[in-house]
Amino acid sequence: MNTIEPSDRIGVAVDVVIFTVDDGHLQVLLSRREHEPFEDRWALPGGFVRPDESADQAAERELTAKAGLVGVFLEQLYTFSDPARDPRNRVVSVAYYALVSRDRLGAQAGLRESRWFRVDHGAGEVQVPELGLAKPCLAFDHDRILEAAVHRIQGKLEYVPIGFQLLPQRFTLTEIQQVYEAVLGHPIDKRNFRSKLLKSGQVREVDAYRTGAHRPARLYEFTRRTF
Amino acid sequence: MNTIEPSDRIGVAVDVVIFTVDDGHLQVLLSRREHEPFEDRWALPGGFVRPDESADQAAERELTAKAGLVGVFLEQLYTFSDPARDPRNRVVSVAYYALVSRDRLGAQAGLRESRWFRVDHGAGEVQVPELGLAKPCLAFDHDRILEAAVHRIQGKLEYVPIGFQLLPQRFTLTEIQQVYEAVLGHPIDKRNFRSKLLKSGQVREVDAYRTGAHRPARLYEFTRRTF
DNA sequence: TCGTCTTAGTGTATATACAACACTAAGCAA
DNA sequence: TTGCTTAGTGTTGTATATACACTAAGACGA
Repeated sequence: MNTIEPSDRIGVAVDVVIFTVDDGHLQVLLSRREHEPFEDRWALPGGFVRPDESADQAAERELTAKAGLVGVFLEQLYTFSDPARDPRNRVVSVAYYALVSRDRLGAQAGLRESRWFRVDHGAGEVQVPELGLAKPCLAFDHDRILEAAVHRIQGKLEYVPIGFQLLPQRFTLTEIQQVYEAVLGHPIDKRNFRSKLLKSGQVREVDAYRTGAHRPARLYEFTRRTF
Repeated sequence: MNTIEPSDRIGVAVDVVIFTVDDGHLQVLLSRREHEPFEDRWALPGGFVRPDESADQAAERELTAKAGLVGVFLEQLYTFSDPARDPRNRVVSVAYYALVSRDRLGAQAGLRESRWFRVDHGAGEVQVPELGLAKPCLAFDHDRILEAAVHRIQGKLEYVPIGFQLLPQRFTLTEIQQVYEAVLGHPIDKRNFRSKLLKSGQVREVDAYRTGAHRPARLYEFTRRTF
């Protein structure tokens, strides 16, 4: 225990659950595996931690490499370490989750074989239907990781202002309500939601309106903008 | 990225923040390091994850080896992965925290060079005074880990019934209030605390009293006993 | 230009949770 | 029996959460 034996060394990887909300639904970015094990199966973007970087840095690097994203909200989720989670080598995975707004997703999200999947979460279990297809089983233990990530953001949304990470800088109150409904998976009363949000001071109205097909909606922005 | 290179392998360790409440104070078990680096400095109990075990299992093993504890509350906290956190080798540490009641601590807690330290947490920073001695700087990044652990249990205590883990099976309402006060670091109103706890249904009264120097106090037990 | 459609926007009443606060009860010991 | 110490108990005001329905504004087509 005093010195590190070669047998004590283990592969350390990061896997990143990248969430966005689009079309009124929580969505997750998955990429298709190009190699064994689990070749051709869908998996969370991830990769090994390099000798000279922290897991946080590795997760940021993955975010840029796999989704072209820089400076988005990123937090550590949990570390998965079952010795059998990778059928070939011992790999411990430090899982992260990221929140991105649609407007930050350019063409870059089409990198490699990756795409967005809706996350359907009725009451407990998490499903990822691809336009009505049956729930795909993800590679490794990534179903568990995804489930843990959904559970985390649901719990966190209720008392930490992270919903803004899933929206452009300016948004309407209806848009942010739809984010909450998509993440939590249940409808919310419009008047209560608005009065509570405004009273909390998290949000500030701006002198602009979202114009479109119907009555224009006032725009708001997050008060403490994460820089 | 397809295969694991030797350079991708990293030492993976667990460190366990073992808490108890005694004498009205939150206490943490530290052990004195017997080897370099940080020889003779106080540190959290910990060790390397073996090739055939999960980090959870390694943390349980540490708990038994260093403190003689079996079957106590144990949860993963966070993974610390700064490349420079160990000055000699690259080691990633998966930190855990454990909650133990005094009555589970027998002579075993005197194993090796280890002892309990009070955790003083005014408003933010965490100090570990040894009977009035200046705050010892722990080895590695263990000050940060301890701070994160205190923050976690404070947050969790407010909405998850984990306080019972720090008490014997039967306890008085004054005892559990003292646990809350020790963890949160501030006094709590007796009547409000009692009525809220009883209304929550977490606790059930027992037909027994703690007898002692003064008026006997009714004993209670946790409703959903973790088996 | 008028009517219809769709989304935006607003207030009140009720129930529940939280916070502040002080005295009596029971046992022990001198 | 008196004094000391800890156990035990309710009410009131305030804040917060919930349930609930109509009017306002613009777009579009007849």
